[in-house]
Amino acid sequence: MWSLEESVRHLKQQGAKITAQRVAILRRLEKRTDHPSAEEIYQELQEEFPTISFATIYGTAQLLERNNLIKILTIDKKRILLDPNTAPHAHFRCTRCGKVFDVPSSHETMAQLAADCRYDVTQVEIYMYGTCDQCKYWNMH
Amino acid sequence: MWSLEESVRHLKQQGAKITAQRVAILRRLEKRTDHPSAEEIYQELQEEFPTISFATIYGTAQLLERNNLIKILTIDKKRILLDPNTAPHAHFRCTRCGKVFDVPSSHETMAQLAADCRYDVTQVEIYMYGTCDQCKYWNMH
DNA sequence: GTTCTTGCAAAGTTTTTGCAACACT
DNA sequence: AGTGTTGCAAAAACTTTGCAAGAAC
Repeated sequence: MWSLEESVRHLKQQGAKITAQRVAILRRLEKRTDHPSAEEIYQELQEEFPTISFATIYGTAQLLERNNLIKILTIDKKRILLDPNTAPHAHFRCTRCGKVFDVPSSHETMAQLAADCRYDVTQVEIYMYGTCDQCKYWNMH
Repeated sequence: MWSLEESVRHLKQQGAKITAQRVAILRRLEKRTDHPSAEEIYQELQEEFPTISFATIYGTAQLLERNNLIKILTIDKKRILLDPNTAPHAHFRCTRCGKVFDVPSSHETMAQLAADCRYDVTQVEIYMYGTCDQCKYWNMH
């Protein structure tokens, strides 16, 4: 997982400008284990950046994805989710409450999937769906 | 892979009504190996059903998914795609041309992923991204 | 000074919803 | 007859775009 300094260095090296907005977004993503939507990032930055726009959030998300600093997940039909953890792992989404969880999945398994594919694979996403512990509990009681 | 008769029988048994529109959609999906979007189904049915609406397409897609007759893929960030093949397999999407291909992936591999997951998994989707043969060719020439 | 980025507003897309008319069983 | 479905239009939701003003280098 990258640190703020690393990511800034990387972006700078690619010719991107380091703006206060980008740093703020990076800071929000740094060391985070959940999977915020654009809306969530927008809300969280309201205090610090009352005028920040979705154009900036989405634009920055794409910049970060191009630079392999985040992944953009499509596990949710309604919106994209940002994942600051670019190390290989799977995801689970509860179809009842919508929460998304990381699922440790071996690097080898994911590499094998790519190797067994007859196309040139640059990215593998594993999405699993079902009911989370909490929702299972509510269902039973 | 289901046949039209099987799917109709199944839907009937679940209390769903068999309308001409539903049959037309099922017929379009039957024995199909690509992954049409709602828009594509809509266009293809224009001749047969000039007044069919997206409400019907989307509603039927959800009905079919609930009854395990299709899967709704989120491999494309912009739109959902319908997959009439509910047998376990992975998907590959070319990030250059956008085409989506089936990738044979062992039933065991996918079952293992679900088994290794600490949550109750009812569905596993594997999405891979990269460049397809044709686009690779154009890139080189 | 040049080039890139931001924020705004508007537009673009896809998907959903409410409801009266209609069709299936 | 009763209940579920359709089509329409409008709305909702998410994401992108154009562009002038501003910030980074």
